[in-house]
Amino acid sequence: MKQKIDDFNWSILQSLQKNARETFATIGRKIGLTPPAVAERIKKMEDLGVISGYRTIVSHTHAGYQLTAIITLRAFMGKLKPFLEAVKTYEEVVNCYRITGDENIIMQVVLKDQFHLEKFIDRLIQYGETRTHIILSEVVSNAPIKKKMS
Amino acid sequence: MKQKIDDFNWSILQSLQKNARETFATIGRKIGLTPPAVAERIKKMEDLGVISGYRTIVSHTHAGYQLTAIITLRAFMGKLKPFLEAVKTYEEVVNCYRITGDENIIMQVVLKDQFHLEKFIDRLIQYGETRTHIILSEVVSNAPIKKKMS
DNA sequence: GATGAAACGTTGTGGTT
DNA sequence: AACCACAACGTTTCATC
Repeated sequence: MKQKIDDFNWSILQSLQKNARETFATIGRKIGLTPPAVAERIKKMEDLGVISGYRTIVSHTHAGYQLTAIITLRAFMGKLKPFLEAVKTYEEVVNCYRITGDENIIMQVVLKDQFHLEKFIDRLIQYGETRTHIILSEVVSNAPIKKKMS
Repeated sequence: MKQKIDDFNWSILQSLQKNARETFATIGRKIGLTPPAVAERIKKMEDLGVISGYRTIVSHTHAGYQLTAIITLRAFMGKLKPFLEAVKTYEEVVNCYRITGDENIIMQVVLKDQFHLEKFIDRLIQYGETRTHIILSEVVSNAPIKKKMS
């Protein structure tokens, strides 16, 4: 941890994680600070990198992506670097992580249908062996980070 | 897809996915609509479930969580249902999905350190066999959903 | 951090196509 | 049904303390 987050800032983060569009004024009313004080604290957390962005969650299915999958990749020798460049251009990939273990890469992808999934996997096979898991349901989705007890 | 998203709404979603705090006025200027028109379209997409929320991304490391891990769970017989209840109470779990394949569950967890990870895995072993992958780096993180070509 | 004022954004009404 | 115009209200953003 680069810097301590105080209780006011944790309250602000709690509000903003639940609803990123909450106004400075509303947050200020909840925690007992004036709007400029809230604005300044948020600005500082953005500058420090504590807050790295504000995202809108769009329903995959409403957007026409009927399928969400987790795909792991075990890259062939010399194929990891090329893959890491290519993956940034894949519009289907919403999250991609390098991980420890015999599979190097895990990614979450959104797809129109099974045919789309098949074509997507075909694009991956040049980089390594893949394993695919279809997501059946979201049990926990983007849960807010809590203040850690220490 | 329950309903067609037109080009104006795709532009709005594009803006809001990049920055959920963008104002109706700013979005309107970019796409050539008045603020009330933008507000009404966003309200309707919220009501239809196209937009399911607005989240602030908080840096795990700045929040004191030095470790992020992907853990898969292969639930013991009769232990999946109890786990699905328990997981909602685990503050470490930021995402959890039911998936196809011999592992039933995949989750993303944030942890203070290796000791915290060890204690967390201990809490899981009553429900099934686990496999843990430490996240080394985020290659793609919360990429916006694009209009699908059809 | 607070206050106060000016600039800006939001939200409701009414009217147009 | 979707949009615009306008006005009242709330919010943000400065300055200053």
